[in-house]
Amino acid sequence: MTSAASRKGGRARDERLERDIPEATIARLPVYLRALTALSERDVVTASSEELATAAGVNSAKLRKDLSYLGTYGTRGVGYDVNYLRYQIAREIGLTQDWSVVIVGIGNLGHALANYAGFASRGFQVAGLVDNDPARVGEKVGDLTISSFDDIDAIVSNAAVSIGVIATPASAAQDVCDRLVAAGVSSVLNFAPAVLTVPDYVDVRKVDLSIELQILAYHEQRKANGAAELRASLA
Amino acid sequence: MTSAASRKGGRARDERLERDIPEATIARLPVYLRALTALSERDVVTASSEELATAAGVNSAKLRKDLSYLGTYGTRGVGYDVNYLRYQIAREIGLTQDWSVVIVGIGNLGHALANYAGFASRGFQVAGLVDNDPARVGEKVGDLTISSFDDIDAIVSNAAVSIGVIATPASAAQDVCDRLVAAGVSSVLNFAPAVLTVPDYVDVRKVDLSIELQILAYHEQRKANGAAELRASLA
DNA sequence: AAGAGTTTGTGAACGGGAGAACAAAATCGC
DNA sequence: GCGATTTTGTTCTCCCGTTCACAAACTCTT
Ligand SMILES: NC(=O)c1ccc[n+]([C@@H]2O[C@H](COP(=O)([O-])OP(=O)(O)OC[C@H]3O[C@@H](n4cnc5c(N)ncnc54)[C@H](O)[C@@H]3O)[C@@H](O)[C@H]2O)c1
Ligand SMILES: NC(=O)c1ccc[n+]([C@@H]2O[C@H](COP(=O)([O-])OP(=O)(O)OC[C@H]3O[C@@H](n4cnc5c(N)ncnc54)[C@H](O)[C@@H]3O)[C@@H](O)[C@H]2O)c1
Repeated sequence: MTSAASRKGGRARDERLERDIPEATIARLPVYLRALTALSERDVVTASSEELATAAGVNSAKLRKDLSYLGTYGTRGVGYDVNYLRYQIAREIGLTQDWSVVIVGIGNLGHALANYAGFASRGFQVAGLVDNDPARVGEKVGDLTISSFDDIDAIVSNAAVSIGVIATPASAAQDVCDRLVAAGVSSVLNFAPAVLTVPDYVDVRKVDLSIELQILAYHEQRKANGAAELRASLA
Repeated sequence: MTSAASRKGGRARDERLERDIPEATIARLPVYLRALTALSERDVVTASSEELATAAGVNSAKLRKDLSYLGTYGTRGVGYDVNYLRYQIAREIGLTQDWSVVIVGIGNLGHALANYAGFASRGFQVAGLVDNDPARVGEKVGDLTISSFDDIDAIVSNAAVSIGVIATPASAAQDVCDRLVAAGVSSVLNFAPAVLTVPDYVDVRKVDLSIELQILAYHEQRKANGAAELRASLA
């Protein structure tokens, strides 16, 4: 990205906007944001990288390096101004604007998501709930009413939805995803245990409960084996 | 781990058991397993690394390397025997045995989890549902009845629970986690947006919806900026 | 039995991220 | 104003994971 610099009269940019930030850093920024919000609510004005890092559960060197990608928002010998840094991270992530979200598949999980207060509080507005089961259409969930899957295009364009959440069975996930993309959604959060294929410009993230459990199971098994071997070697 | 080899009479181990498998590989094994299960259900007997990789949404070289950590289960010129490989991966992850799970916090999300069929079908048995709200205790969810939080020790020891799932508000998460660990749980899956501190031997994994959304928002913003810059440069 | 064709398993090169360590920059005490 | 102290921003090194590329190993055909 050199467009700003290449534009006529573009002055040297000491701001670090649109420097490409490592994926790993981006994934941690929300954690920092949460820690900062917690500090702010306790009326803490300033925090050192050490304190922040502890609150976020990371190494302080890593935190400082992460923040350095955004700009130099700290003060040496002092630390970071909590509210200022919080704003800067929020701006970087794109949380100074609201994002509209549509949830597809209002079953067990979809209901929980639809009722989840943590969406709105972080700037994500649920603009629509969609299900293809005619028996479900019309049901009220919180403030919203479940719409037919056919209304998806209207919902996406009316509310400028850019993020779609898939909470349907795995068998329907790819179809649903295709429809979402066709409707104009360019980011997808997938709860179904399925591999989604999308065009390049679409981002997909998945949340997969059973993968997480299986990873834990692997480590449990190792611990159990280790303990068994230890007992055997002591015998 | 050299205990087996160092044990008296331990013969040379051509099996690759307890070779330490990279974390990144472990996280993908469940995906391969799912792909293999799908193939098996379609009565596919053999699959090449290329086919498997496509089904799992990864690069075939990566898949082969991942599988090579487990052993040499493929046949050159042919591919992998679907059922055989499936069994080997399941064994490696620890899915040849069942795992007992306790869910803490049966609110919106906890209900969805408790009703989730995907647990049992993958060898994870819900051994108990726990909530500290007296009004909730006694309520039936599926086959199970919600127990008081005080029963946690009994549940964990009776059912040999090793995995705890936290679905309480963030403010309660650390307390709940401490209680779980004290009761004997050594793996935790945390849905609450909170950083958990645990002893070394305890594994924690987190599922954080709002982090996922914020990561998507960041990329959405970048796409939007990119498009805006493109328009500006064309003007 | 040998050659052509496939596909695995892995060595090697590469890239990105983690952490240690330190110079630079700010504050504070006097 | 200046030295002591604190804490950031960044450089450097190391490690892990990804990908390429190819020899080895297997099947199939003739
Ligand atoms: N329930 C959980 O706790 C949980 C946990 C992890 C993952 N998941 C996954 O989330 C997904 C949903 O789980 P659930 O328990 O809510 O299932 P569910 O069966 O209760 O709900 C699925 C909903 O999707 C709707 N649906 C089906 N096909 C559709 C389509 N083509 N278009 C629109 N809507 C459609 C159904 O009508 C239903 O309402 C599944 O893929 C599941 O594996 C669920
Ligand atoms: N609902 C969602 O879709 C969703 C999505 C992502 C994350 N989360 C997170 O999951 C957690 C639960 O969300 P929810 O919507 O189900 O909330 P909820 O308020 O509906 O449920 C929380 C439950 O935990 C119980 N609880 C509170 N303190 C407890 C304690 N000390 N011991 C045992 N039980 C306790 C409450 O009685 C309640 O039943 C929250 O941290 C939330 O941020 C929820």
